[in-house]
Amino acid sequence: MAHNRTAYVILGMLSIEQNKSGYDLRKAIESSVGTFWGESYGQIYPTLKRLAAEGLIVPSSPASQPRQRRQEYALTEAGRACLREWLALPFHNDPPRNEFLLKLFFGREAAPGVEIGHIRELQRRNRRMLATLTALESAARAHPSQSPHMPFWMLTLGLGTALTRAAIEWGESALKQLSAGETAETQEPQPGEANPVDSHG
Amino acid sequence: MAHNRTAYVILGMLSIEQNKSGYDLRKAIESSVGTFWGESYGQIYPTLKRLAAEGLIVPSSPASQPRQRRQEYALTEAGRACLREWLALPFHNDPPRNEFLLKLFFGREAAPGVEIGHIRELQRRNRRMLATLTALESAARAHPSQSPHMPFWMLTLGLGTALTRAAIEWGESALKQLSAGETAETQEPQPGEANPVDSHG
DNA sequence: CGTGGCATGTAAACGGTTACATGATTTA
DNA sequence: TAAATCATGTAACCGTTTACATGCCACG
Repeated sequence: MAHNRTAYVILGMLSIEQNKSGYDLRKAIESSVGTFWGESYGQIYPTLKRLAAEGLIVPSSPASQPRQRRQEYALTEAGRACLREWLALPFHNDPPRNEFLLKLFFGREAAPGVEIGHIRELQRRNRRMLATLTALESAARAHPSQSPHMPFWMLTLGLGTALTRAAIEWGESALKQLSAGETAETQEPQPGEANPVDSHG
Repeated sequence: MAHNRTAYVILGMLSIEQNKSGYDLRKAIESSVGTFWGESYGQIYPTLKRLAAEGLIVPSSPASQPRQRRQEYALTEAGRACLREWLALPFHNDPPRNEFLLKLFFGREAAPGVEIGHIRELQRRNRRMLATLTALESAARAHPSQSPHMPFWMLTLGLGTALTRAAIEWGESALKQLSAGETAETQEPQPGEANPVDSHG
């Protein structure tokens, strides 16, 4: 009765829209929760089998006779109950692993310019992320479906944009600090005092 | 020549302070990069052996004769070079997996109050995190060592606090929205229009 | 008819955590 | 001398990714 989290993404996705194949599910996951959750086929297909064996989902419609052509699944009541149960359980953050921050932490050991490069790269990724998120947000606002899912979806988008914006702001200030520090270091040993954090115009 | 990331945390930690045992390393990791990186003994001890076999670190001092008593290690020049190389490589964010957001995304299926509970729990964790980070920050400012590591360490702290603060702000507004939505839902079907996002005091 | 994309699946490897076993040292 | 904790290590397991194999189908 213990399930890995892949099982719950699948149940959740099927709770939103029935009759999806493994292929569909992967696409759906990627395009909806893709910014904060990922799944691979190697995880999805075996899990589908298991969920079906346990009766939490059932094979539905086009299991067309030829040896192999898209098998769709639908959520059963047992599956829905299982999903609800899991939703009510306290969430669990998996052990933190931020390679960017790790490299920044050891920045003293890096060649000059390396960390600045990393931060610039982070800025690029975050700006792309922000573009993605705001695109989703405005798309949602554009044709305002009255889907009961919307409030929750907008909240997830909201946290995403808030975090990304905060990271970008930090990046700007960090770049200023590091550039200042680097030129100062190569020019003069040290003045009596330094307080580089106050102009972020 | 391929290393897992555990190897680099170890090299990094030894680049900051030599002569650490596996036990020391774990404590050091926990108390310095612990908020964004974790390691377990099961990963540390085998990696130490491997790094020593490859000459990136060397056993140093107290390998006292009795069968087993703390074995310390020190970084070699080869080890330092290896660390530098890795630092210069582009960082790689591992696949996103945020269980909180996943549960929030499927919130429509959850019993009433469940998501509010999750957000409150998130707020608790984030406030604790913020306390930890600001404590570290003020401790650093208190006795301002001129360690060349400090600028980088402060930057990592800065991103942590920025992200945490942003998350907390989001949480406050999210709680208001959800509470409003929930009471509205149980009282009247729907008014002509709703624009719940503009007062976040 | 051939190519490219749709679709399903599996085997192997990997990185990592957990739980456990063991003993040495400190302290009360 | 008993309890706590310092310290090292290993075996088993787990979830996940990667790479690969396969075959169907639509389109040019």
